[in-house]
Amino acid sequence: MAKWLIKSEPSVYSWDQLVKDKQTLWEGVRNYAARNNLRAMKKGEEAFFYHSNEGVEIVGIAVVAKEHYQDPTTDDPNWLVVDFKPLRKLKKPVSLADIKGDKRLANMDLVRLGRLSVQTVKEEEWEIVLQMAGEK
DNA sequence: GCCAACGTTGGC
DNA sequence: GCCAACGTTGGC
Repeated sequence: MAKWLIKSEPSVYSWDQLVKDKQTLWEGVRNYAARNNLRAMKKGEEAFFYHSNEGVEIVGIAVVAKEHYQDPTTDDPNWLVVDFKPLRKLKKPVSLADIKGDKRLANMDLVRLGRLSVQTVKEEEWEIVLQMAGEK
């Protein structure tokens, strides 16, 4: 099962908001690489929820609740959305500085392709981040 | 608020 | 189809 990472600015859509909403559609992706990742997501797969700009850390884990469908905010068939629901908050958030400080994570998309808003996470990277969060 | 990185656009 | 210019993202 693939692992993912999704980013959001807390001032636009925060983890707490997702918890409050129970479920949300991940809209507004206007980048082909990010779009391709959204399209590859399967129901039940897990994604790190990352706060950009403020916090700059992974705060929780979200689950794909509904696979991709046409973005209702545009008629352009190029763009699609995925529904997410919150799974759980990490015991301890993992900051970008923490990730950059670990040599094993130097190749993570978060470090290499900082601007990409929807990323894939390798299985071993997922495990390392969970350990850093005090989850294992 | 600055600036680096990167994606997209558009002229040729 | 190349590449310079421009816009946007996001860390610091």
